[in-house]
Amino acid sequence: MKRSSRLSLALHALVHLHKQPEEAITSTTLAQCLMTNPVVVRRVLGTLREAGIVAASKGHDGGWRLLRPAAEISLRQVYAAMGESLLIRTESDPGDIQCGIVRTVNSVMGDFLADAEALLAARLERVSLDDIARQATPNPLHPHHGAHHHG
Amino acid sequence: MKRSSRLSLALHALVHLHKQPEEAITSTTLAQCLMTNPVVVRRVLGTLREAGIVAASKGHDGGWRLLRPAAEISLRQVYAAMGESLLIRTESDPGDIQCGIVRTVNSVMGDFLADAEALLAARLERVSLDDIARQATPNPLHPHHGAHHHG
DNA sequence: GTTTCATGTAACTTTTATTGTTACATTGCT
DNA sequence: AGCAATGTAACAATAAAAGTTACATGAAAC
Repeated sequence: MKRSSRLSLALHALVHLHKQPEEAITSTTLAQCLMTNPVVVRRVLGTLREAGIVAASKGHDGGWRLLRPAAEISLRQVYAAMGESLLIRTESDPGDIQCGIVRTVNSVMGDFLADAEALLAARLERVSLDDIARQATPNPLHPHHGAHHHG
Repeated sequence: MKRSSRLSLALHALVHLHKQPEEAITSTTLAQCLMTNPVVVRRVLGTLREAGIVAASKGHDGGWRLLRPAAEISLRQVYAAMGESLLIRTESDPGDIQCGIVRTVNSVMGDFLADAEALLAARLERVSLDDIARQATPNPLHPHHGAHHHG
């Protein structure tokens, strides 16, 4: 896996969990689907566990399960849980504070990014895990790939 | 400078150019203001030159100038010129294509990010370089830091 | 109770992207 | 000619993310 955000990974894993609600799925199995390492899976799902989205059980037949129905899990919750920003963090250089222009640019950029972040979150709220899962089921070979419903 | 996006750097430089329209400013001078290297400045302003936003002149009294009035330079233009995305690029792993879920997740994420990108661009369109410069001028020591006009 | 299978987590290595730096060719002005 | 600037290539340093190894912990099966 190269440089893809943990958010996609989390969503992918969650859809798998949703599609197989009968039994818990192990990190190793998920890692094969996601083409990554079991430890990476645990890291990602671990943060989702802290957010109350999934639960892990140890021992025999242990593994991961969803804690809530997929229709009640919004992408926003997953997004928030991951603590990730879809936006690039444009750190302000500490040495520049002497220059008023830097402060202004940083301030404008910061305000803008905060606004944008809220906007993105509002949009993510409208998509649920179930929405994604339903898109994945019907035609796995001919995805529409256009105009979905999140606009 | 650590890990800040080239966009902030570009804006900072542009404001400086705007505030000193009389004479061209050299990469070295700008580098001191931006606390970075002259070559980095050239790299950043070079892309803005290709976009027709600034011009560089060589030789004596050479340096950088704005090509258009600051009121006609929108942050969107700068943003587009930099070819940067404010959004994190969540690359889809090439090996995952066999799994329908990955395709769906990637598709949903891709659509979402494209939408979001357009949304951000639309907002950036409404802020001009002059807007930023005017905010920087009046009170360099007591920036309001809240509720600006870009919402 | 011991074995087995799973998570939880720490520590380290590898990889990738960005930035910083050096060096030098090119161009324009005096 | 000579200076002063950009333009650009090549390389080093830095930082962030992901991959990996190793092992402790806990729960179920035998």
